[in-house]
Amino acid sequence: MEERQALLSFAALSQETRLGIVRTLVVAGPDGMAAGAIAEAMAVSPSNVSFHLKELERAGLIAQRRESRSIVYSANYDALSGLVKFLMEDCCAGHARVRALLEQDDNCCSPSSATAEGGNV
Amino acid sequence: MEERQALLSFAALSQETRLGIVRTLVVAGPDGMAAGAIAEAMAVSPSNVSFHLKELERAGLIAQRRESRSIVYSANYDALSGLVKFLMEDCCAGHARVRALLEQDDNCCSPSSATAEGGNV
DNA sequence: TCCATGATTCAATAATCCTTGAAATATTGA
DNA sequence: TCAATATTTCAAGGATTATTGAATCATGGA
Repeated sequence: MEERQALLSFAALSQETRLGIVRTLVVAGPDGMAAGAIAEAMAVSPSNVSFHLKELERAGLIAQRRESRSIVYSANYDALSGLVKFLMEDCCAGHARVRALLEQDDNCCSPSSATAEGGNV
Repeated sequence: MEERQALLSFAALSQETRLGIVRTLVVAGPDGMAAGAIAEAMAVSPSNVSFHLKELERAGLIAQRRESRSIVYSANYDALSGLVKFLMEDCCAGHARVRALLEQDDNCCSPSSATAEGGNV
């Protein structure tokens, strides 16, 4: 993921309503949700949800498709995992310190490389 | 990490200069860098860097300490890994789809749980 | 104490973002 | 074609954020 894309994504996720939309769409799965349903779930006006959806799409975090009268939005899982990766690798420089802290209670990775590079905090 | 903290962190990282500062401080390590050195590295004015440093501190992403005449800033590795974790677990609902995509080229985790929960994309 | 250094705070301006409600667009069914 | 539904676009406002330069504060050395 390029920096420009990451900046847009961070900006998109820094707004309460938009973060809520992303969460809702991630849970909704690839089938997605119609704009109206999202507006209802978030308790915001149609025009307001439309504004935020456009912002999220501009950042590439969601995708839209028309389905009859509705416009259905769904999470872009590639973009989301790309952002996680950017945060870990580019932004945090794949830093041993961050990795180690992540592995502490994540216990998803082999613990061997955890404190190898620099445990001097 | 709480949502409020995550929102502040995303907002902090959504600005080019601030993202650059975080990157620089992560690379600099726990010893950190003086405000003036950061300003020089980022090529921005002292007052401007001060503004952005305060913003990053408000988000909890960096810490400051006085060292003689200088004020030295350093990355908060706990906060950074907390944000990565928030993005993966809270925001992306620890979703199988995101995990799977991360593991594809990360090959850091055991591949067993990758497509277990929902491989219907 | 006085001066130089390193940094922050302040005020003003410009730019961006969020919200609202009204108007416009696209789709479907009668 | 007409009306209803689903959504977007637009314009206006208020709020927040970014930048700049001048003024202020804190520290250390002469």
